[in-house]
Amino acid sequence: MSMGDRRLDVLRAIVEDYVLTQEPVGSKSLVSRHALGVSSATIRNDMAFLEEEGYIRQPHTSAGRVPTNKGYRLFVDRLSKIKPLTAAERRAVHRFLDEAVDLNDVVHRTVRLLAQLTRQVAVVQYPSLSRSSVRHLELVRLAPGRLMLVMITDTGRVEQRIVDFPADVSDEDVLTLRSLVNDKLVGVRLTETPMEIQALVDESSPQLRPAMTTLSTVLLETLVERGEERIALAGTANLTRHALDFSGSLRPILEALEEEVVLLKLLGEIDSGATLRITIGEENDIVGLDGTSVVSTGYGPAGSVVGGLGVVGPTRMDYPGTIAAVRTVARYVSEILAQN
Amino acid sequence: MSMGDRRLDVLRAIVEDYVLTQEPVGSKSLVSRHALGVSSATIRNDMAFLEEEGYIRQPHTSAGRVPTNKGYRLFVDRLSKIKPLTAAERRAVHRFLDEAVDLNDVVHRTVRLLAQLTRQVAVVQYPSLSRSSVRHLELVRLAPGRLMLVMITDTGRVEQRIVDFPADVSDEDVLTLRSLVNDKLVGVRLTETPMEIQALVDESSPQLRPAMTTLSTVLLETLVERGEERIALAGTANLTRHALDFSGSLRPILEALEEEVVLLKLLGEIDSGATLRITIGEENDIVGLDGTSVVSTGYGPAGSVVGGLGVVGPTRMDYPGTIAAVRTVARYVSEILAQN
DNA sequence: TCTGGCACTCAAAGCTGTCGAGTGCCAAGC
DNA sequence: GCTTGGCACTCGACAGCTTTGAGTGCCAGA
Repeated sequence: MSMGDRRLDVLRAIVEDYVLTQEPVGSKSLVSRHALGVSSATIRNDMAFLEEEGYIRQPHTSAGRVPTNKGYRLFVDRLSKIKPLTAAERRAVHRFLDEAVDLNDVVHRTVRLLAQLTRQVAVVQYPSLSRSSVRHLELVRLAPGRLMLVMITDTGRVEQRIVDFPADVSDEDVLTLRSLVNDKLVGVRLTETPMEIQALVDESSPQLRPAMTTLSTVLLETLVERGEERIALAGTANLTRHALDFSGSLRPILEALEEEVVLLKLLGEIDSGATLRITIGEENDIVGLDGTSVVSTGYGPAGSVVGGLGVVGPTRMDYPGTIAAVRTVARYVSEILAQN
Repeated sequence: MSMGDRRLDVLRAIVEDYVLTQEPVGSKSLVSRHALGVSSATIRNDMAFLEEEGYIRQPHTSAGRVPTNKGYRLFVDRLSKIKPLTAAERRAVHRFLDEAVDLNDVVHRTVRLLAQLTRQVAVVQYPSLSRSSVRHLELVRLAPGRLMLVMITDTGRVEQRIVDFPADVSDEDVLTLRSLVNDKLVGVRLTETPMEIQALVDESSPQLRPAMTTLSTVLLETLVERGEERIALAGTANLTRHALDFSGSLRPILEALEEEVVLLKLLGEIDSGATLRITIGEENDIVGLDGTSVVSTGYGPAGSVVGGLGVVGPTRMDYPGTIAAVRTVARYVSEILAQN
């Protein structure tokens, strides 16, 4: 006996009903809500089969069936129908994001929008420095021997860092340093700056050498080693909607969401491109985050990928709706970034 | 019959026990845990009095007593004994904050530290722009007719904004604009920039007038109107420790904590100075945040106040411990800011 | 003013029985 | 050979009941 079409239909119906009602679904109610064309007894047989194959399970005898992670996986891979955003929703996306005035604003608005659309927790990574290149470096003198280094990237990020020099640096030297580093580094991918920075030190005049050495150390630290990824988060209040799904306690989830490293891992490897990624339950192997699914994708101007964004929710989530929202928002954010 | 010393002792004991055990405290257990020198019957009389005066109440007949907000108020105002941080905790504060490399880092570390020390939700406001003055303004050309304006304040904040000009601006003009705005605005309190900005426009040469007008609009918008306050938050997971206190649902609290405006209101008016503020229950009149108390204070270098920081928790919180933590952290952050 | 004693109250916890949604299995039907 | 209606069975949820025990208020006596 094999997996016929009807059985797939049954699985789809189970997932859809369960996501909607949050209650185990039984054979009778399934028949009454979906035009499956067969009786509940037949459905029961199908359900027995699906259970044997590991797609659904019974929380306890004499309860309805609930999809397993394997069941959700099959659902998202083969069964779910695309559920595009309504026109009103799409208009809202555009209107809301169009008002953004700078990168911070874009990210901030995006994450809130995503949380609102999906009624779940939204996560947006700022454009990754490793995916950006230098657009401008600025040195501002704060005090004798102390400068502030400001870096602007092509993705719109602005990073700053205080640099303490062993000896004072004259205004003139500041100007020289600035033009030297700008000449050398502007347009360079951040991942490729280390050798350029080394060259800067090597080529600098004996007089400027000490200052340039200090500066280069900080440049390396800030731009490369520190791997400064930033993340915005919104919609944690939505977790309470599904408190029951999380075996009662939100603690582990809230804790995980406060860890930048965990969030980055959740969003997944940027390198996997602009494709949409879905992890279900333990597929993300983060303790405390079994029981959650993640729908994420990359975004970036003109087909490139500079960062990730996504949604975190209970495994029992409305996958088609979430997928549509994530995809639409990512696309539009990419467009906006392309304009800048 | 009046409020004698013993009755105050009884109230103090009730608050302390309740905070510790999270359960209504009865006369017997009170006598057994504290050396009050009288019998439980006497305590019962005292409790009856305290209840009549509104300091404590019974959740239901035949249950122990629980402090009311009025009771907590009396406790924090007159009864609580200072409970300084342990030496180890103080060392941890210093060590952890000393490693910060810039303002973002300071704020980030502070908020996490505070959350960890108090095991509650911590909130830290970035130095308020309205309390800062301009240290440097930078104009960077991104594209024809499009500049990025970067502002650095004396408090270490760096704000940026994209400016679109109707016509292109030559490199030379960019330099002129930059020195004009810097000459006029550096050192000026942000609250006082509007007239200076107006003067800039009035005094500018006919040739530069259009560009300067555009620039001044954005300056006004960014620096003044937008009132760009930033806030860092940490420790939301700690809310789950007290889920029961919040009538079961964390929703309203999580929602409130996502609203910047609400957080700012919670931290209180900066103008009230560096004194420690405590609001108990409905004293902060924010819907959904009755049931929470806030301990907050201002911070800033050299006795000034540039921002606020604090802790949000259930009314039934360890006030003495929280107060000590907030005060210590605020002091040390202020010191660090003074160094920069 | 304090104390011990006593009757009273009531939430929490445990126990029982009923209800009903859901199941598996089977013999009959298409 | 799949599908179907029927039937006995299971078991969580719920409501109602009792018991338990911590806690109270009041009172008479020290």
